[in-house]
Amino acid sequence: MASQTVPQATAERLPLYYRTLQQLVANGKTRISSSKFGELVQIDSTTIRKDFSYFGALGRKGYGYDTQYLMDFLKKTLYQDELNRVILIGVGHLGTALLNHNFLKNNNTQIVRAYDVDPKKIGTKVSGTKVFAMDELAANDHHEIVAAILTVPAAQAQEAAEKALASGIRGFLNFSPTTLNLPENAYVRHVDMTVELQALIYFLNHSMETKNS
Amino acid sequence: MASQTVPQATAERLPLYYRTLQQLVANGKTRISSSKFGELVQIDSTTIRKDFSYFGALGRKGYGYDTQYLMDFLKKTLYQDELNRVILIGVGHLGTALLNHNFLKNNNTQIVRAYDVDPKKIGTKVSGTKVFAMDELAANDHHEIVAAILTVPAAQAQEAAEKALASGIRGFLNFSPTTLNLPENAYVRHVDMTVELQALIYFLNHSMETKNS
DNA sequence: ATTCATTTGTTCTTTATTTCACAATCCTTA
DNA sequence: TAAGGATTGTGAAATAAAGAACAAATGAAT
Repeated sequence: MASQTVPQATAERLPLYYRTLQQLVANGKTRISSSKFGELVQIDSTTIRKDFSYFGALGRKGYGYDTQYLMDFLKKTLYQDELNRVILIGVGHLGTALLNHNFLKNNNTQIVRAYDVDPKKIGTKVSGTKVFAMDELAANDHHEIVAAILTVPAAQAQEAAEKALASGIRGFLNFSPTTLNLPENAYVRHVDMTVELQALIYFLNHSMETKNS
Repeated sequence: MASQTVPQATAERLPLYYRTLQQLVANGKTRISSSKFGELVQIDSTTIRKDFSYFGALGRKGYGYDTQYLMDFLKKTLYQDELNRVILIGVGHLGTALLNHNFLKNNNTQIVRAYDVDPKKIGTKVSGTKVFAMDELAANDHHEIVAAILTVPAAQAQEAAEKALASGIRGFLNFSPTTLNLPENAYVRHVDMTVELQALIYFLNHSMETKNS
C-alpha cells in the first residue's frame, strides 16, 4: 500500500550507491558523472540518473554529481545519520561472526544485545555484546530496536521471530534457511547462502551453452 | 547471450522450491497443489505454475505435483545430484563460520580447501578443511572447482578474485563489501549484509507512511 | 562574450516479470 | 462409468524495470 513513489529496485540500489560514494569521498574525489559512477557500480548510467531523479535534481548538467553532497543526501535517506540499534538472535558460528564483524564501521548500526538458548553462552559477552536467555526475549521491550538479525537453526527461526515480534521488533534480517510467516506489519529480508550457492551453480552451468574447451 | 529459455527470476526461485520440497518429502507429503505450495514459499501460485511450466508439464491436472518427482527433477536441474566442490578465500570470522557450517547437509556442496594470508592460519585445519597460502592460489589448478567463496576484506577482494580466476575458477560467491570487476566469462553473486541491513531499515521507515502510534 | 563539449533529467521504447482468466484435463467418488 | 470438483498449463493483460535518445542546461576554453 504505502505511498511509495520510489521503485523497489531503486531503493535496493541506494545502499550500494551510498557505500561507493563513501569510498569516492574518502579518496578525495569531489565530483563524478553518472557514466563513471555506473562503471564503478556496474549499473547502466541511465538507470543511475533515473534512480537519483526520484529524489529531485541532485546533479548539475555539464558537471555531474557532487560526491559529498550526494553522499550526505543518501546518508539521510538511508537513515545512516542516526544510530540503528539491532539485536542478534542465535549466537552460533554465523551469529558470532556477525558479532565480531561490528557493523559500526561502515554502517551506523550496532548490535546492542544477543539472545541464545545455550546456558553456557547466556550471561557471557561475545565481542563486547552481552548474551541473554532466549526466554527473556518475548518479555523484553524492544521498541527502540529497529531490527533483529536471525541466525538460529531453521527449526527455531519461526518461534524466535515471533518472540522478537512480541517484544516490539518489526524488521528482520533472516539468515536462517526457512521462510518466515509473519503478519503484514513485519518486514523480512532473507539472506540465504544455500540459495545463493545453488543459484550460482545453476547459472554457471547454464551460461556455458556457449562452452569452449 | 546463451540460449536461456528460463527467465532469470524463475531460476533464482528454484533453490527455494527445491529446499521446500525436501522438507515436504521428509515430512511424508506425497503431493501438493501449486496454491498450497505457494503459501509455503509465499509466492503466488500462478508464478509457481508458470515457473515449473518452463521445464515442461511437471504436474497433473486435478491432482497437483508429486513431491518426490518434483524434488528429484529440481535436484538434477540444480546439479545437486553431484558433489559441487568449492574453495573459500579468507579465513576470518565469516570464513570460519562458513567452514563450520558445512554446506553438505542440505546442499551437495563441499568446501575442499581454504586460502588465507595469515601465516598462523596457513597449514592448519579449520573444521576439517586445510588452509593454504594465498600465494599458492593463482598457481594451483582449480578447474575441478565450481566456485570460490570470497570472505576477504573489501580491499583484497579484487586481487583474490583475479587469482582464483587465474587458477581456473569462474564462479564467485562474493561476501566482501565491494563490487568485483571480472571478465565476462566469470559469474558473480554478491551477498552483501551491509546492503541488506540498510535496505531493511529503508523499507521499514518507508512502509510506515501509514504509521499508527 | 561566444562557442563547444559535457552531462543531466526525462520522455519514449523495449524488455522482463507478474497476474488474470479459463479451457483442458485429470482425479475421485458414487 | 458418469458426473463433479480440483488443478494444471498457458495465452493475454497488466505492471515493473531497464535502456535509448535527446533537449536543456551548465561548465570550460578562447
